[in-house]
Amino acid sequence: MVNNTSNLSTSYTDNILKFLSPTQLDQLEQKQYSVNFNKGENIFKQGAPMPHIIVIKSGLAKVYLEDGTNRNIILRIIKPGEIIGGPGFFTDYKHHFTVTALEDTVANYIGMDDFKSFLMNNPDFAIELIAYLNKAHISLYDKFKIITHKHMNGRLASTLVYLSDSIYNSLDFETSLTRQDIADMSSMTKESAIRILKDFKTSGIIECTNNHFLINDKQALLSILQNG
Amino acid sequence: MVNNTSNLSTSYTDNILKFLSPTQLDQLEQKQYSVNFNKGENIFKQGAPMPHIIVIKSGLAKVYLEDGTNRNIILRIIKPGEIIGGPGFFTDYKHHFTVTALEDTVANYIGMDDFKSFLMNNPDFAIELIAYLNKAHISLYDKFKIITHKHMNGRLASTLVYLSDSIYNSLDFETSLTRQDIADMSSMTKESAIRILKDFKTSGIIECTNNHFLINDKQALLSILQNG
DNA sequence: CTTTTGTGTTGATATATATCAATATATATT
DNA sequence: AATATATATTGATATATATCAACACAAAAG
Repeated sequence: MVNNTSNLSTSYTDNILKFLSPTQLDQLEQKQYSVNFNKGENIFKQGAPMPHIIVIKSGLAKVYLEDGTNRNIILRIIKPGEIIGGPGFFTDYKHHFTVTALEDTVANYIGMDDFKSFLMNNPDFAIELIAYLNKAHISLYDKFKIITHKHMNGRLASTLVYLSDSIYNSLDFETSLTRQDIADMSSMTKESAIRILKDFKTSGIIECTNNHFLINDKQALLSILQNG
Repeated sequence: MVNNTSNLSTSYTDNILKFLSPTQLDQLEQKQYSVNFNKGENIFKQGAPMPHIIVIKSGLAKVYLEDGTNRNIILRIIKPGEIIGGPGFFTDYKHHFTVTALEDTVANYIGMDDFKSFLMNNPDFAIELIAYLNKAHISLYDKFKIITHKHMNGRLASTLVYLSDSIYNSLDFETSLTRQDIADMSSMTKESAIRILKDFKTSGIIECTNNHFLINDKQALLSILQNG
């Protein structure tokens, strides 16, 4: 028997740039530049070359896998302060997922060469990056378990707990995610997601109208996640 | 539209220890020790502390996630030469998957402190490790796409291609994997796996009796992977 | 050599989930 | 305000897949 309480999409990092030396942070300040994205715009596309590491300064974005079908797999939501590199660095230097702004978003760009030099010259930073990658890896394993062995109710409960705990930090939140997005986070169709939201509503576990969500009975959600 | 031809479980690495300096390799030689495992024995268990990095010297092993149900998720098969660390290092120093010998297997143990000192003193090795972790990450993304958006035929085809291409390097192989293992690699029940194997057999795509597999029409498998 | 135990196989059935189609509601545009 | 467009909702139906049960076969144990 094994631990089994993790979320479908855990927020697995704060900004690891805090592990840079003061000199490196100075260097970063001078060289990075920022770009504004409107709601709905792609910040970068899966398959495209990856000449930069990006840090979200404000706004909110979704990270998802495209696989040629019309359905996407949303891996996680990124909040301000988070770095987005992706597994492309030191491998093929391509993006392996697409990132789209859910709200108006400001992103800072860090050149790949700068980033690499930080790594080479600062072993502690390298170790923190490895730790960061490993945490991302662990959260993927958790997602795997939930997606392959949990039914829809459990998967949707997991998404709601993730949004509440890791993104909005409240039981009561307005979201810019569509029902389709919530479905893409939970590996189901939007019709199924809507039906389950309705069930949760009827049972009194949550309230939701349009973009407003209120979790009345978090314990019930956790129990559905656990058993469903 | 995005690339979509990857395997369900890609072998994503050769031994990254070759990037150690000669001195470090010497040091490693002297300090590492090896252990024999019989077929069926656990090499390590998910949740257990991780005081060592392990390298498989001979034999074959399966890496899988346990999630409290009686079904497992086989992530990949490990061949001789491959390192097994797992995402525990620099995080919680626990194993996040279980590894079990499929055949009699010899494993070498490398102390965590030694491994860490290699990293701190050899930036190139650190970068190779990051590359290795990223490749593992990419292969997990691929597995995600297949599991969430492919039907059973495609998932089983993917497993067969993986075994042929990445593990046995032949269209014709004897395997120590059970039908249950093949099912666990393909995210389905063993009954479903058996039925699909039978379908593939009837269509002339493969031959299989007991532990012997022969892929007659690899193109057909690839096409099922792509479209099914 | 027989018994036991694990693995493989097949069929019948139940269930979870997707698909399709119709309608409602909200958001954007003119 | 009126129209167009995207998103949300609901119901009916089809389909993929799991579950259950029975049996066959092979490997291991006595």
